[in-house]
Amino acid sequence: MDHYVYNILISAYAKEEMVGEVMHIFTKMRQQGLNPDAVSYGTVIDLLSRIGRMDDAMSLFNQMITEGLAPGIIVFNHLISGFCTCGKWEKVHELFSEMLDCGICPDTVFFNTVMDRLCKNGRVTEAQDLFDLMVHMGVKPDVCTYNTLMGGYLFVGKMDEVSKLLDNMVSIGMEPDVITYNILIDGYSKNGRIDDALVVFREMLDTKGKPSVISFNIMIGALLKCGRKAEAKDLFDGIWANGLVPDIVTYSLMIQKLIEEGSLQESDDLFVSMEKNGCAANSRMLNAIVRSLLQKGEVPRAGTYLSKIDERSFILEASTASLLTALASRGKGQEYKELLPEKYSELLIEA
DNA sequence: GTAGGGTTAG
Repeated sequence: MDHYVYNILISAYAKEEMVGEVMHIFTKMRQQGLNPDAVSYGTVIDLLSRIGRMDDAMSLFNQMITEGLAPGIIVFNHLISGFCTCGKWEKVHELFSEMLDCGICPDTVFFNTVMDRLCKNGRVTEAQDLFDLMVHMGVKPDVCTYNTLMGGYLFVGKMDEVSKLLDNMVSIGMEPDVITYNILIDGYSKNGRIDDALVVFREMLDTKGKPSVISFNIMIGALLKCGRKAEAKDLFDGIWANGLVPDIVTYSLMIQKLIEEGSLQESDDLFVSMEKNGCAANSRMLNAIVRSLLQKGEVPRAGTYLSKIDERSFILEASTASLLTALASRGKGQEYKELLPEKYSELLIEA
């Protein structure tokens, strides 16, 4: 086995966030007399940064330098991304200086990464400053850059800036992509402009190339949220005609709505047809279903879905568990005990 | 021949 094979393995496990496996392979390659190369290090550092283990990521960074490997822009970007996500901005500045000292210039991905984290924290003004800086430095913004910045302006409701950026991007010959439209649809909806969102969505259907299932999910979710269920249902039914299939988010949205309005048989049927269509429920979805059912007081039905969480060895999320505990504190613990899987009876013991 | 950034559920 050579580096290539090990790196493919590491990256496959890293994608699934299987940290134990990744570290095992990383150690094993060394035992086989093959020292990890810059790509091996880069992949592991990316994984550790993504899951917030910045101390471990930094150890590996220092270790690779000790071993005479020079970290490139990609490794710096992974670390910077991790520190941005956990809000350690002083570390971001530190690494940025270190990067410059090493003679490495920030690239488009660097700017996009930092701008995105700023935007998600509502700091769009600083993101705009970085945008101006990157242009000044001659680093070319790409579609991602524009999408990120538009998302930032949408997040804080600065709609006129969004239109300006859209015009600007078109005027320099840059084509908005599916994600641009998805960001616009989502942003318009969340700013109470759902009919503008619908206009963009319909343009996508008619002229501007294909929506993705995510476009449908965003539009369906927005319509359901403001009580326009019939239109949402029409979109749901139209997914297949666009050569797409609903995914777990689509089904989650529709099923949750059915539970909310009390159409429990229909929601069960949709769940069954979802899994028959090869879309398996995940932990997040099952937890959400259980919570909705408990909130509607549908305890036996909640029990059915709780069993599925068990069977599949998923985790009962804290918010789900606390709803069960709330049943007990309302004095209903004893009454519901027989209706729920045995495993959960301790949550129903009255305090 | 391998590693990075932007969109949807809460």
